[in-house]
Amino acid sequence: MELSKSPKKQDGLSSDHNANGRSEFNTVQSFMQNNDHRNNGNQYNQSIREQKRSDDGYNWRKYGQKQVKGSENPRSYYKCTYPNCPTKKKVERSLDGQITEIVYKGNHNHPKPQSTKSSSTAICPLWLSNLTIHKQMKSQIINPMLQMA
DNA sequence: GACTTTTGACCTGCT
DNA sequence: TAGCAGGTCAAAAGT
Ligand SMILES: [Zn+2]
Repeated sequence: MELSKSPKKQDGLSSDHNANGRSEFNTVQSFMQNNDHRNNGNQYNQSIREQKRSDDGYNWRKYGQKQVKGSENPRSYYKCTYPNCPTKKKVERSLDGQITEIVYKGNHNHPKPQSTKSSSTAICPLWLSNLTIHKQMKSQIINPMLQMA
């Protein structure tokens, strides 16, 4: 696809822009930072063990990374490795490795892989995307936002 | 050897 | 219109 490289390079920065008008992504803005992993070892203990790969148990493949203007941290683009899953997600991490922003797009059409541990929380019906933890964020961020709108 | 990550280039939408 | 910024692709490198 890439033949003669034209003088088209423009991957820098110029003015600050707020490109948030489109994209049907579900914004999950830094809700983990507030709770952090060192909360107190509540329910995170078990979750951390599975976070070795990605975050929520699904398999993601990174297909891009960009430095957005509004943020200082680079934004990574992931896509679900499942054959038919159109789910994508954008992850913005700080230098500390902390997620400053997670944005999901689409829904999974398959159960979580790696069911070596019996059943656990196999959200079969409806595939709440990854609303497992987002539920908290939803009531804390989305809800107030909806009310404001 | 297969799969994932990295990274530069390209495409598209918006102002 | 052109330029900018976000999003995606694909080849190469790494695990
Ligand atoms: Zn999926």
